[in-house]
Amino acid sequence: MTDDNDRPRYMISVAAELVGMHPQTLRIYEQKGLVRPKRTAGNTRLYSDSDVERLRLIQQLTSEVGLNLVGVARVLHMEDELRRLRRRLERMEHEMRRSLEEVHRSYRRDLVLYQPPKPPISRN
Amino acid sequence: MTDDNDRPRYMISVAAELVGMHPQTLRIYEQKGLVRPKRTAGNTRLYSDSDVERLRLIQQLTSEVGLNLVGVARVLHMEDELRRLRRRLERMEHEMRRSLEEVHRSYRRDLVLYQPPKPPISRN
DNA sequence: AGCACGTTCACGTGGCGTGAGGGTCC
DNA sequence: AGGACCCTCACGCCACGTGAACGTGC
Repeated sequence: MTDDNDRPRYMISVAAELVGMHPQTLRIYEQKGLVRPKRTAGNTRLYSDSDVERLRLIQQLTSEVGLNLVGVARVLHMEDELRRLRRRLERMEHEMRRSLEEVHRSYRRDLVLYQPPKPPISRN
Repeated sequence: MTDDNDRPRYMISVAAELVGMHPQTLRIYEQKGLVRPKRTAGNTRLYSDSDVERLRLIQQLTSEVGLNLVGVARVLHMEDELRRLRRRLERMEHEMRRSLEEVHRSYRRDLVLYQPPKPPISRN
C-alpha cells in the first residue's frame, strides 16, 4: 500500500510525458490544489507514481467526462468519501456477524455448564 | 414527504422568476437532464416546488461553487449516493443493536428453563 | 554555457448564459 | 389577435489549455 508509490521521482517534463499532457497544465493543476508534487531543495517539482496516477484520473474526468477543475476537485473528494463509507459499511457487516456469533458462543458455553447431566439438550 | 411538493404548478416564466434565472437557462438545464419538469397536454413545461428547489440547488453549484453543468449532474448524483449510504449505515447500527439485544433476551429465556434448581448461577 | 526548471502574460477554443427570430397553442 | 409558450441560432464572457518571454538553478 504505502510502498514507494509515493516516492518523488519524476520532474515535470517526465511526468507530463508519462500522461501525455502539457507541463504548464500540470502546474495549473497544482495551483488549483488537484495534485501536490513534492519539491527539491531547488524548488523543482517531483511527481510520485501516485501523483502520476492521479493525473491520469484528472485527465479522464476533464477530457472524457467533461468536468471543469472545480468539478474534478469536488468529485475526487466525494469519491474518497464514498469509498470511506462503503468500507465502513462492509466492516460493520463483518463486525455484526462476528458479534452475533460471539454472543451465541458465549451463551452456548454457559448452557453446557449448566445443563443437567441426565437428559441431553435437544436442538432444532 | 411525497406531499404536493411534486405537483406541477408553475410554467417556465414563473419558475424562472422564482429563482431569478433566465427562462432559456431552465430549458438548457432540462435538455442536459438536470431537471425534469412535467408538461401540459400543449407541451408547456410545468415546474413543481421540488423542481424549483432543485433549480436553487443547481444555481448554488454553478454560480457559487463554480461547477459546470456536467459537474452539477455528477455532484447531485453522488450526493444522493452519499445520503443513501449514510442512511443505510445508520439503519445497520440500529439493526445491530437490536439483534444483539434480541439474542441476549432469547438466551436468557433458555437459561431460565435449563438452570438446575439447586446451585444458583454464579456470574462474573 | 546550456538546458530544463520556475513564474507570468497572451491567445484560441469551447461551455454557458442571454437575447432575438420565427412558429404554435390557448 | 395577443401573449406566452415552443425551438434554434447568434453573440459575449469566462475557464481552460497552450505557448512565449524572461528569470533561475544545476
